[in-house]
Amino acid sequence: MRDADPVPEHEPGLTIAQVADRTGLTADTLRYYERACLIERVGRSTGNQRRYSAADLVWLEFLLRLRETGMPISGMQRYARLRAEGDATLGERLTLLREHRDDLAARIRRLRDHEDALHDKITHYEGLLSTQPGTDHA
Amino acid sequence: MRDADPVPEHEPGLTIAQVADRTGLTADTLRYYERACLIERVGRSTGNQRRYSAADLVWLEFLLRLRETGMPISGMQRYARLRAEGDATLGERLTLLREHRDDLAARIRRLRDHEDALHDKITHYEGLLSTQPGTDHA
DNA sequence: CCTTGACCTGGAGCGCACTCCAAGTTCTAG
DNA sequence: CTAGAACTTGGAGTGCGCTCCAGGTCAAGG
Repeated sequence: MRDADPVPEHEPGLTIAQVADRTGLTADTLRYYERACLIERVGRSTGNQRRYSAADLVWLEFLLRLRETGMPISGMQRYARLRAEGDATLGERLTLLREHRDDLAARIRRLRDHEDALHDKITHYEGLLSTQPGTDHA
Repeated sequence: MRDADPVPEHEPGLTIAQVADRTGLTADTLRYYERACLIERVGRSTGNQRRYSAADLVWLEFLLRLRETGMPISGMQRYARLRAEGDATLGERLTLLREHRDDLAARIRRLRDHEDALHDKITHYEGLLSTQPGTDHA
């Protein structure tokens, strides 16, 4: 009686270079993320080389989303730890996610204000330039 | 016949601590910004202590806007250098500003996509939790 | 006079998120 | 079987943006 194998041998998975290609991360960063426990230990080939499963890829893409929205490594570590603990932590993860989304929404609002202010300044400069278009030495 | 003094003696200006208070930067960061040529050399009191003018404050606030919108120090240095060169560089500064604004707009769009995706994931989690609300050991 | 506290300078140190390296192993094409 | 590319590990190094520190100056209060 075997356990249900999530990554059966007939599905070898992707090498680290292939995953680097698909995610835009470097192989070094992928190894770093594994060391930092952002991803659980990735499966290995018989020769001890990493073989990433489709599930690994999905998780990596989620991590990248967290990263691009400004979550620090430590925050992703907390989330990853909860995830590793299973369904019992769904509520906690939901809380983290909501906090992060609210944070993000606030940041986006601030950025939009800044965008408007930059736009105004640009318009002001354009006005200056059309009146006195540079040191015109013609 | 005196030069038009931009910071006359009867307007002593703000101390570094006061500027730190108003901007949210630390005194150390304000000195660092001056060393990095993000701000031109600030006026000094007779005892060689910094006295910030109103114009310094306006410029600092603009720098903070650039910083909060993701411009690195090196980018702010480029902008500050052009500004120091005077009106002849208005066109160049305008170009930098437009590039930065466009960049920012693109980043905001990406963030909004991420926000939507997070929202969807949150909704999904909420569905899971309402069906099976945690390991209910009642 | 002396103390206290805010300020000055140049330079060292820090936390973050990678990024690179050396030395050794494994995979694959010919 | 062999060459060389790709991979492994632990650990050191990097760039950014501050942040802290030592040792000194200056102004005000008691």
